[in-house]
Amino acid sequence: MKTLSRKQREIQQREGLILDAAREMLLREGFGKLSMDKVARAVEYSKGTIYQHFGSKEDLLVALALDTIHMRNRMFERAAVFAGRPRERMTAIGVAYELFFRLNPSHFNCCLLVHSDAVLHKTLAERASSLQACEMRTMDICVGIVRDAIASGDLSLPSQGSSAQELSFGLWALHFGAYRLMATDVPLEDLGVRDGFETVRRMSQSILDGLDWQPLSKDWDYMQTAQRVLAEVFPEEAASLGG
Amino acid sequence: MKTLSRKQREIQQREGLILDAAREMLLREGFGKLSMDKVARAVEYSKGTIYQHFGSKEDLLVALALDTIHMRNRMFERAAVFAGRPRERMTAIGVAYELFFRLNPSHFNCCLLVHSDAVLHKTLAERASSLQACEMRTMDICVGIVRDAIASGDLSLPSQGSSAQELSFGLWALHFGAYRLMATDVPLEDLGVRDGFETVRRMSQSILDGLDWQPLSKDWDYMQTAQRVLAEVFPEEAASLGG
DNA sequence: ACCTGAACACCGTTCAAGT
DNA sequence: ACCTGAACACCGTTCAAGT
Repeated sequence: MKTLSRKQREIQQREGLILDAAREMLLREGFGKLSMDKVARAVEYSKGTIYQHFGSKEDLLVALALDTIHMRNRMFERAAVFAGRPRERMTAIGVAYELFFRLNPSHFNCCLLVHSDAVLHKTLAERASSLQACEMRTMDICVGIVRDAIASGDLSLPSQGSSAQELSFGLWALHFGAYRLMATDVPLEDLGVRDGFETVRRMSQSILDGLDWQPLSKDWDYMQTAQRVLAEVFPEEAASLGG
Repeated sequence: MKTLSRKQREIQQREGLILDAAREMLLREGFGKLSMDKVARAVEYSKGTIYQHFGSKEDLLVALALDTIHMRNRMFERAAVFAGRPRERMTAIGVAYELFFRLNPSHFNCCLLVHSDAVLHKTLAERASSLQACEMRTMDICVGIVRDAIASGDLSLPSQGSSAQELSFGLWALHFGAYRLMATDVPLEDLGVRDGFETVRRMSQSILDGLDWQPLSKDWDYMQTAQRVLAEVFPEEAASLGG
């Protein structure tokens, strides 16, 4: 561990400095305003030095997104071990995603940009594969819960139908799509949707009901499960939202 | 109708020229490569002239997206009058969305960009509200089908629960989110999802099953409904995909 | 009245010159 | 070996000068 030279440590520290400045700029001014010039000025290094750390603007972007996704995975991991039946644990994942989005709307947007266009092609190979590994980890957490549900007899997927991955992907798409739509200027109220979060929660439960994942929502109060998750797994996060 | 002067007609025609050039550039080179300079060069007018038609690059973008959304709405309208029970008609909307995305992946991406960032704020007010009206029209088409289902007794939503709008929003989010994820470089196969489209279709039906929208998918072959929709409503579109 | 293109302020990226 | 900042090629936007 102590194998880094003083210089190497300095460089590593500077990388953190750059990332912090970039993140701060992202949160404060939004996405279009993030520029390498301004990051360089903020950390008081030359642009050339920034480019020694990040091969391109896109690369810096992906580095920021990676941190965000790590945070999301840590929240998912905590939710996945919630003490309850598998369907309650999947509900906990939904709570975690909702909290993640509500606590970090700008970070969420950052993840969006990274996924599109030719961003990944302008990223250092190592960072790109690291990003993909993170996404697969996210998926694995959800798939694990589905598998537990099948093993415990609470759920049985049609043999040549939805796999555990496909169900996880469906839930992911629902949340991701809804939050994406909510993050924009489209006024949900004008479309007749009072509470987007509430809607996502209800639609998720409908998917699980439709697949006959026991216990069905008519036999179990998953709203109360969500409350328990907030209180037992994410007390701090819930407080910082409620306040 | 014949009230336009020769000059006005010329101007209108030029606007079409600009839009065509921009669209062509968008489809061929992707999004990052679209620039006002190159559009101006392509149509052989000066940049100043382009700015007489579109107040900003974002404005031009929204104009392109508007055309795309109009096309989507036309497809939705055709799907909504499919001859069948309400749930079949909602299935038809899903088929329409899938076709729309598969036939115009680049256009779909264009709609995405428009929805985010400060794009809408840099758009001429008239165009921005036109965009919103289109989105509301999309929603109305879906909501109408849900209402028909309720009226016919096939569906009954919990009185203080999901409204017709919220159900429509949920289905929209599922499709939108999944297609968004599929449009990026993330390799779905690596995540264990063989066919994203198939998954979306199945998850949509699960939502409707979970809400007890009759007839349930175990009592009705909605895959066959989808085939009928392709054959009866979108024969040309289906052919251009199948070929 | 309409169109032009030079001009401006910015941006991402590179690299010869410094220390 | 490391860092700098001038230089380059582009971009969105504006507007005085032309026709």
